[in-house]
Amino acid sequence: MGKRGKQMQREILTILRDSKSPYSAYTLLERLQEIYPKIAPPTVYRALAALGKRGQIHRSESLNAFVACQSEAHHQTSVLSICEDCGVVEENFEPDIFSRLSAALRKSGFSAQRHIIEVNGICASCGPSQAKV
Amino acid sequence: MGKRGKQMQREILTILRDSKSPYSAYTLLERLQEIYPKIAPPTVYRALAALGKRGQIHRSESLNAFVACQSEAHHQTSVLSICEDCGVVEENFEPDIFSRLSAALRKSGFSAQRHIIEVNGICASCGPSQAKV
DNA sequence: TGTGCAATGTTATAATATAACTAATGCCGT
DNA sequence: ACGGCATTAGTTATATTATAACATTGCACA
Repeated sequence: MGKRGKQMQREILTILRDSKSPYSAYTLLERLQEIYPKIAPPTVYRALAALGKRGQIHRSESLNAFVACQSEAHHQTSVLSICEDCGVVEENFEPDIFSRLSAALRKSGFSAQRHIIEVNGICASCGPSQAKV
Repeated sequence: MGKRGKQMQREILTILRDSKSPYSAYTLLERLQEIYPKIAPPTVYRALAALGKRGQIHRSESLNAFVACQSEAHHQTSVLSICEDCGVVEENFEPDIFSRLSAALRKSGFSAQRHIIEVNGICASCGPSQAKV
């Protein structure tokens, strides 16, 4: 990875960390074009791929969008909870669930490699017990 | 829903049931165009939406593709296991996992509405214990 | 019959993602 | 430092997935 790639990755991480809501690749592209007017989609996708491989960002498969990893520490697989109301995506660590899932599938001879768990719903701040503004 | 819509839904279900691998909307479109040469994407997407709402098909969010529901009986949420090798997608019913997941998220005040669980890996037929052809 | 709503058809385009090629960069050995 | 090679980044074009917006059809019911 050369300097430019690293820099793009840093910029993207900064943008994503400033936001609890996910960014699509093309929204990121627009943001980056404010600074680097000429960059094209592959630049963004390459940076996203590198960040993803290192576990620094997560991709929501159901939203086709990206969030910063919230736990710099583990980089372990996580459950993404997605609030339908405010759009906030949170990372939840539930190692039990992943191991149970792998175990359950192993019974049918399936060997799990990558788990995708996303849950749509209503977050604590938007829930019925909270006063709406 | 008029006659034409129902018919499209039947055609799509037939195609998907004949295949254990997922079909993309556009691959379905091509198949349908063999019979109805003039149909356009919205026709397919409308039929897919209707089938999905009734639980007769499932959409893999990570593949952007569709499979027939394998259990005409329940239409309950399921875990999709996706073989990286042969591409076969199986439905697995693990009600425990879904309730645990909802329970775990509820602890942080999140109220779950829809679960997406997809697991990539190697299926029984492709696994190391099986002779490769 | 006519009129109004829901379903379908049609056209166009938006949004997401990658292939394929070129240019630049960095690195290694001399 | 220099040439040659491999990796990274830039560029162009295009593939893939999905929906908006409007026109048309057809059916229910006054």
